[in-house]
Amino acid sequence: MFIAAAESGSFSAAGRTLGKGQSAVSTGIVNLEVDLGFELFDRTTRKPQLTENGERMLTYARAVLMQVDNMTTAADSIFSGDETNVRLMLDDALLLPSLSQFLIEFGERFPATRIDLLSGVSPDIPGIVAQDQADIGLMFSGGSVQKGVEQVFIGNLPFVSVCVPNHPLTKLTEIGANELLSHRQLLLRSPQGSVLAQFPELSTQVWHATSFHALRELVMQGVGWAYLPEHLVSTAIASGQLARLNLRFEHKLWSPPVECIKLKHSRMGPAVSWLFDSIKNVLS
Amino acid sequence: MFIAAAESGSFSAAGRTLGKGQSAVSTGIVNLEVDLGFELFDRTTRKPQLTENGERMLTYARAVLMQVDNMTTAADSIFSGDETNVRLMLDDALLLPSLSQFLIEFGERFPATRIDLLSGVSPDIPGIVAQDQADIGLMFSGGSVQKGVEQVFIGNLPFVSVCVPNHPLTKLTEIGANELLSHRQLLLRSPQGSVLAQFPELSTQVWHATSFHALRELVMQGVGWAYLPEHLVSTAIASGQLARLNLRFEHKLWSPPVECIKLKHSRMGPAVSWLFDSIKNVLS
DNA sequence: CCAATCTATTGATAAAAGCGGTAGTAACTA
DNA sequence: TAGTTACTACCGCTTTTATCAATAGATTGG
Repeated sequence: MFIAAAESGSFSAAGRTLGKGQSAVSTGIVNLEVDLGFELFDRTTRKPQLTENGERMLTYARAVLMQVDNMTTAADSIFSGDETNVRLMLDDALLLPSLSQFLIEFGERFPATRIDLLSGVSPDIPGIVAQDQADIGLMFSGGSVQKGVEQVFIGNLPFVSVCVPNHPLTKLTEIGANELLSHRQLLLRSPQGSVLAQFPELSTQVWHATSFHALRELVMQGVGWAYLPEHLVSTAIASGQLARLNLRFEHKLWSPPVECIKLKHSRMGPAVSWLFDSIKNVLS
Repeated sequence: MFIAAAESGSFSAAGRTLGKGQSAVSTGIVNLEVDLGFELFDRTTRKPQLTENGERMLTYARAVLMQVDNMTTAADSIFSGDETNVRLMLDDALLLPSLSQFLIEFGERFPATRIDLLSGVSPDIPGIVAQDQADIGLMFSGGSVQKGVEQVFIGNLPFVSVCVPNHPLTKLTEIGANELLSHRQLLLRSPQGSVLAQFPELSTQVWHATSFHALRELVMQGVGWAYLPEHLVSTAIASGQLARLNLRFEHKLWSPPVECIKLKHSRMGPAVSWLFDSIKNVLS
């Protein structure tokens, strides 16, 4: 009532918006003033005017109402069966800006559902999902197909080849396999040591790291060149910290397929369903 | 009731702490559960056990209650006549860590009172306070005494002379006035251009800046040496970014007196009174 | 000066909150 | 195993609160 009266500027109007009579608002405000010990409105004018103290209390009242609102929306969310939390496991390289946007939207749609974001390398993810340690997996497609896991192809993640701007390779106008051979390539591998089939070696000198972020740091230090997801290096390229290589041969290879997975036959709650469907659009 | 029941683990105990009967708590919780649409407590055991959903709602309920608590404490504060805001003007160099502590304590004692922190140079402050544009002033004592303003001496702020570690002055074991003469001194002056009496020139080459922070930056860039408040340079000295000069002569000069001022005969509310009294201890 | 639109107040009424008591049940104790 | 204790749910009754409709007085704008 206090907030409605302050916003409409009149007790009668507040009553109308609240579906109550004018007298209810009037007595309500008076009672609140008695409780607080000071006047909220100045009644000397036709329309009640917030006093300075009323102005101060209004912000507190709004804060209370906002918390109550949070509570009821959370209750609605719980009532409609939203999960307590959703466990999303993804390859480090797939935390795209568009995915973050989906997660923000998720937070608004499912205010009472927490997200656990697990990161790892692609080959590990199907196993984690199969063991029900994550609800959804997002990863680069590997050769193997895990049993009991449902896979959905959602697109290709564009990769680019990069090195530091003063690297010898940047001097060439066109680069073929021969040129690459003689310069150090930085390549991803799994923490267990296995090399990933999606990312073939093209140089005689290959160093490995277990995350794309680590690879990017090494490239930026001038250690070598690498194929990296475009979104991880686009700002560095724009600011001149990295340079893109002009490759001659087939590019399609370097937009590896990405897929989204979940446990087959699992009963999905509304939150997991929404997230699973949304993630399908993360590359489009 | 929900929170009390969750914390005590029993509806009866909750009723006792709330000064209500057991039946009131029981029906209250049931009504809440009906409103929310799901059960908060599992009643199969002797003592009601929070369900998972109840656990989730409890955090929201606590948040609501906390906001209500904020509102009522603010109301109490307003009721007991606390000011809407307190305007504290101080010399940039006097924002000491101990002052920040007092301000934090102020925020707890007077939750509904805002603080406006105005910064300026010492000579301007008496005028601002005299014109009632600030409630309290904290500054280095100047020669002139402003009419209608009450001054309280509260202590001396220790100053030290500093320069960069590789400065020629650091090579000397003891420095007298003659040595200082030939090196550039960085000195404070007011924005209006007047030199401040408290900080005398000791070198033939003097550059000025209008804030101690600017002076410190210049010293750290190796522009010259300066007398600066100890608390502004103590961490830089400890980390080796600045070096302290070993002066031979009188040091007392370099702990300028600090005073706290307010308008004479002004009716002070509880917040201004408390802050004025607290600030007196800022240098002890 | 009038019409419209406020607010405060009053008496009546419906809704709610709460109390005391009771019955049924789970956990503990001897 | 039986008795005791402490707990919850439910019921009827009472008190308190919330709200309304109606009314009187006040302010504003044309």
